[in-house]
Amino acid sequence: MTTDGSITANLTPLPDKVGVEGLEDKWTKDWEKNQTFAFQGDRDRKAVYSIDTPPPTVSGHLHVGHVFSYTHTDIIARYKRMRGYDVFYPMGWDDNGLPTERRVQNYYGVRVDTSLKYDPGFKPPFEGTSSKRIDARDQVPCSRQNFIELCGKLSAQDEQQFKDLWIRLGLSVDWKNSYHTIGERARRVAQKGFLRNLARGEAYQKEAPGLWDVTFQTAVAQAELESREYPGSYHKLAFHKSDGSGDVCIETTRPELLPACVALIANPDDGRYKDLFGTTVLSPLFGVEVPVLAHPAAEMDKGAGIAMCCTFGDVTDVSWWRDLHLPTRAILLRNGRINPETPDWIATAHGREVYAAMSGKTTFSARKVLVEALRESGEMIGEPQPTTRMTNFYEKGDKPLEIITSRQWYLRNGGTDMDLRRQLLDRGAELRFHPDFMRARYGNWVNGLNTDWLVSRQRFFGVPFPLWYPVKTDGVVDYDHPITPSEDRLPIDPTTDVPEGFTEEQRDQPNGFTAEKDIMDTWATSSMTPQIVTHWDEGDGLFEKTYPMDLRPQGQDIIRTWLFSTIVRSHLENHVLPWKDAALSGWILDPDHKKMSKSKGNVVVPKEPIDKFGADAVRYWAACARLGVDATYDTGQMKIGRRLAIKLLNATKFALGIGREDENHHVGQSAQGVWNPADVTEPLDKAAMAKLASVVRRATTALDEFDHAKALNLIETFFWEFCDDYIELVKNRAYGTADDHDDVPSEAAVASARTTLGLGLDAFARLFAPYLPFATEEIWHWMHAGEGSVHRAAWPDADAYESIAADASVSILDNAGAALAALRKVKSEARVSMKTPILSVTLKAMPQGVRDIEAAFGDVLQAGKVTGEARLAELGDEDIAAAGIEADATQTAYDKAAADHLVLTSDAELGEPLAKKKKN
RNA sequence: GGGCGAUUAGCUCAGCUGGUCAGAGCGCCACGUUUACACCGUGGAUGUCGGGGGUUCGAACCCCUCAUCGCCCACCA
Repeated sequence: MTTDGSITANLTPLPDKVGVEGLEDKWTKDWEKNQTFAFQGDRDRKAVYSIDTPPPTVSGHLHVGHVFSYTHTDIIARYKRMRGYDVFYPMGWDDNGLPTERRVQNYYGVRVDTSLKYDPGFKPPFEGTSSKRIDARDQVPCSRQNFIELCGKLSAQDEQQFKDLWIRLGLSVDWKNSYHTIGERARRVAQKGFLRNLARGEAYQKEAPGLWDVTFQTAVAQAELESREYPGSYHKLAFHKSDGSGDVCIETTRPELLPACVALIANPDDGRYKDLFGTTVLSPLFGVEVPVLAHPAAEMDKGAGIAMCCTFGDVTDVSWWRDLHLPTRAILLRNGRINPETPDWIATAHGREVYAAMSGKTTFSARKVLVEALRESGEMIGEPQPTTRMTNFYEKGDKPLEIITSRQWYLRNGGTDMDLRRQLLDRGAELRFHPDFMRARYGNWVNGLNTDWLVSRQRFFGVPFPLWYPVKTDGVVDYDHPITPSEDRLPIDPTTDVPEGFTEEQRDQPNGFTAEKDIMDTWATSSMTPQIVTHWDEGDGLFEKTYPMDLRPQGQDIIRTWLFSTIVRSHLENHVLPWKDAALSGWILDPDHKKMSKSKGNVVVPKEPIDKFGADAVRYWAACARLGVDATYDTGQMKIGRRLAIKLLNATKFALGIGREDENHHVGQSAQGVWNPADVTEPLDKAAMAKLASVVRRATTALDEFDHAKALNLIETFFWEFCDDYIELVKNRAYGTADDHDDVPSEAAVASARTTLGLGLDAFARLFAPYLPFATEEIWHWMHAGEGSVHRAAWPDADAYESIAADASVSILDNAGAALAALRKVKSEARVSMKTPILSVTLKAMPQGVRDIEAAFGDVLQAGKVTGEARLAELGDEDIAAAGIEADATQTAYDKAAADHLVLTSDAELGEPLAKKKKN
């Protein structure tokens, strides 16, 4: 659009019959060929809009939820592009972490062994040709580097599925900017980020009890916890007072931890146990002497009011153990089994016998052994009472977490440092959440942190810590003095790379070095996606043009992980918020309002609806849902989207087709090949432009506020009004004919209608472009062949339409439309064809309505096929009352307003219906 | 237990700072092959705005309270 609002147009042949089929294929190829969505990168930060796209888990399954949230992002990307931004819209693939590790293990029959060297000629035993699951024992060990290579190979296939879907859906991603979370750049950024954290003291290691998953045999972070209901039983056990004066009974759901008991704890104010504080008791079965102590965290109304503290049954035990300086008596191994070696603190023969019976067993089996022994000894009071309690699980695990002492790396995230916490809360306040109420989840989470971020995992596949440790002369590893590589070597794998100043022969030797074998939490990499995609610290200039980024779209379920951890990293590394806006999408619910998830088996594969309704239609369904609002999977909504796309094609074909035979009034081809705003002279046409200006203005505001659904609703509503009322009203005038009427419209009036139709449909192509990229591209090329893509065209400018409208009132369109509807109603109620002429009629409206209808009277009469006398009169009070509009004195202003667009007819006289064709 | 959100027509959902605020589409009923569209058009019917209080001239909207549903966090003796 030029500054005066004129729009050039080139005509191409129009199809006889339009349809949405085939558009996706056609335009996808065109966009690829012309690199329509390529990031240009030649302008400064202000002219760039950068998006931190969520990398989908490639080993996961596609479902319509993906389509939903990625469509929301794409709408914004396309909108910003039309607003003139150079849109930086990369795509990542998440192939780092446990899901991929498991998939690669099973697919190729391999597992990582960090003691192995990289073997360039390594061939996996399987290629996924066998459907048989490979037993873990038969998996062939390979080096981490070989595993990463296999992962890359397999991910490439999985990615292709996602990429195909994204392309089919019309995501305007720049495919040249894609990344892998296990790829070289991601590993380098994650390692560099960590080394910087380490240098600044933000990363530290600590030997401490922590939550541990016995299945995966790794520590897990607070952010990966999930509370689930878990069945258990209360066991009432009798401890014996050391002075022989009787028993103290406690209740526990973990009797198998009895050998790990280090104290009994009660509340200092609990009168029942006051006298016992400072004394000792002997544990049942094992006869281990433990103190009875007071601690305020003990709750009087829980269980017996006195608890046994074991090392470690739960996090409360840990805090008691720490606060009261209790000894450590761990009996649980990392694999979740009871240590086979009988601990030396169990002295009695009977105790050692019982322990021997439970040693080496899982906690579940050990509990059975112990309960039986307690029954026999009579030290269990009554039978176990079944109960259900909430227990912490690793989100990917199916056994309750245990607490195991281990050396782990932590990253400060405000969990222990209140000053940092405040800073991070401030960052949260600075970020614009869409919708805003999602902000509460951020604050909720940050305020609830109780530890720093545990970033080390005892897994094999992932980004390794870029660390070695010195081995002392006596062969002991000196963890306190980690050896780091220089940054220019990154990424490295310490299990195969050698630290500067050492040789490979010194690996694991006295006076040599040893590798840190742990890998980083997958979020330790994902938290740096902004730095990864913007080429942080690479010196190629991209970072300065794209960072801090503009938008982070993501799911609401990962606010505590991805969103929070990204803020942590950016805050620590770049001292800035990583993006201005965060857009949170809701869930997809199935038609029964259940959340769609693989485990529920109610997942819809996205290909189905796209095949059936078309990509534009599926996008329409997604676009109808606001951010943060759960949406029902609704094929009915997709049908409406499909209908909208078809309507858009038809309406445009019609408007462009009018006057094609007429050389002088070719729509879009005036002498200068433009739709010239000066040609819009008729009041009705100006009113349509006025309405368009208002819709553009409001839709633009809505999109600026990330309310794509509201913008769509505004555009769509006006589009249907434009079709049903405006086009119907001006149809005859645009044709320049007057079959049923004496007055042939003037050339100026014809040009006014045609120009308005052209300007209007041009505007709709642009307005719908972010939503229906395929249909709009199609019609765009009917109008603007050779001018490139609608997706690189300018977003409509409300001011330009407003100046075309000049002083015309929007209400002319409203009232002329209402008058046409009133005339249609006459025919509809008489059950005759809309073609039936009206011989005479009186139209009644409010005073403004009368003026408005008068301004478009010719069009109204033409469209209504009024051939005879038409009278225009003001509505009387009795008419208004008859229409059911109350005229209460105190509310006159508002009820009169309700009558503003009320148009009634009276004394209508219908002509002969045109001869009906006989039904065959 | 703490927090966030939702509850409007049979269905899916809009409804902004309290006054165009009882709305849209689907579905339903009736009519109509009209030179863009039968993948259609036109017209119509449909609601104690979850319940109960309160504030106000006026409440779907603000306040209190209860209920139901969903989610987040905490709850492991």
